[in-house]
Amino acid sequence: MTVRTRFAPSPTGYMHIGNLRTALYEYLIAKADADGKFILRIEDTDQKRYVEGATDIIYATLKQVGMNWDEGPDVGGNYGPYVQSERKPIYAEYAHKLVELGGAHYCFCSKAEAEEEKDEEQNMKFQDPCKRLSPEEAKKRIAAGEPYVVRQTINKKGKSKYHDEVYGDIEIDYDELDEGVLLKSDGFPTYNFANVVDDHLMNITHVVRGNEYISSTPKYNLIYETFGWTPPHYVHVPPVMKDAQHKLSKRNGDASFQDLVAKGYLPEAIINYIALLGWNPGNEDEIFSLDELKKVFSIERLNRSPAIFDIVKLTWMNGQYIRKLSEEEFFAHAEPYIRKALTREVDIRALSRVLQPRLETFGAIPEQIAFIEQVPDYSADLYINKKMKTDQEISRQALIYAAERLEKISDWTNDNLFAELKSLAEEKGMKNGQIMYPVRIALSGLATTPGGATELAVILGKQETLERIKSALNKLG
RNA sequence: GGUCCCAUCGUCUAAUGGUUAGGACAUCACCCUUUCACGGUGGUAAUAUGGGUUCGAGUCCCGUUGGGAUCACCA
Repeated sequence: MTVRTRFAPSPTGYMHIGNLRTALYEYLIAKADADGKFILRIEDTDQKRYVEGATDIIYATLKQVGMNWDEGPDVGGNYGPYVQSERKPIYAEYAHKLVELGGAHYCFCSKAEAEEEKDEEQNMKFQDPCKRLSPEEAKKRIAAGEPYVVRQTINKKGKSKYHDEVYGDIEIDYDELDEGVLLKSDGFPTYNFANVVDDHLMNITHVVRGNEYISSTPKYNLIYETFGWTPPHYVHVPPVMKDAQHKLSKRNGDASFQDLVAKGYLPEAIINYIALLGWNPGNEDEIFSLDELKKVFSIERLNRSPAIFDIVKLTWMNGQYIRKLSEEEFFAHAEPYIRKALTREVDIRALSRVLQPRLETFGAIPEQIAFIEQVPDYSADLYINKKMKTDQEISRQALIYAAERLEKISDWTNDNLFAELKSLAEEKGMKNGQIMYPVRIALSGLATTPGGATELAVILGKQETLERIKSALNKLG
């Protein structure tokens, strides 16, 4: 049997990391099978929560990370429609059928009435009086136009059992199960019904979802059973956490995929990182492309406990991906950030080369290169460096020598500048650092810079380099 | 509150019942170096807790503690 998985988001906002990870696992489970299919289904049965543009974000995100779906609203497929609001008649049909089969009943109670009767603290469940209505009576009231819902009927006693691929065997008493609403009074199904009907009709073989569904899964199995359908394999996964107590959530504005990309994280790095949040390959490898993940992923190595999202490790991993980029690719990514931060004309190719090995996110670029725009106010004490054996007087002398020498240079390349300054140090009987360090400070005004003295000089160009040395001499003068 | 689930360094995690409890991030030190990084080497750091079973328990069983989920006409 070919594996079929589905990613079934509800279009209620942006894609958060936990959501994307679920999609990734679904994708990988499907793609572990040569003919496996990954299906996209939009669960928009709650019109109140629908957010305009949310489906576009879902499409864009999946495309950006390369998780292409085989069937879905836009690409079609043999099991459509793939948007639940377009499947309304299907749910109604099956809901009425389920009533006939005894798996559900019509209920005329208002929401308030149902609410009133139960008490969570006292562990009292809603006892639906409508359960006792005869079919004829119920039909009569429906015909009379009375609003109703279809509510699940649970008469079974004892323990329900099912197997979960991650958590093992799960046992829950039927008494714990709620007779929930399956078809709302507006004619839309709830998740509890729609996902069962759709997963069956779409031939889904593996259902991957958050572990908050572990305890309601027996209810879904009851529906499968009543219809005589075979339930899918269940793969419940633990949540991705913000900290030890809280899940990552849309509501708190926690890290979304879009946010991370906007901050200069690469989609490949994000995918790689979240794959490892709750799964591991069984060896010590950590860097995986999506294609590599397809080869090594296995359900057996999925974890049972929640994982805290650690932006620091993601940042490190992003740095690894940045370093693997070709010079061209890196430049393409970095250029917009660089241009946005600079008005001055500089050699941005040279700047880009210097940036690549020391950047972890593209978002850090503006901060790193602000000195190019303008030398910050700095103390002359910066010229004192024990390790470089410099102080203000040595630095002043070094800058005078350097300015003289640089003035005469026309081949303004890093190799040449470095060679020239090195030989200058030799001539004057100074250490390399005694020339390089003061020049770097003069050009940047910073203790920490991307690149050394001559690299900065190349980026800034000859004229600006000489001007900065001159004003540094004024400061030391 | 009932029920279900979870528990190894700060974080992500590895460990057929037998390892000096391993790796990665972070952190610290050192090396490399014209700075900062990158890279390299090394260090600090964990089996929540109490019982059992066993020659032997991170691993199996029970209790305790802590955390999470669920009990919607949300998904």
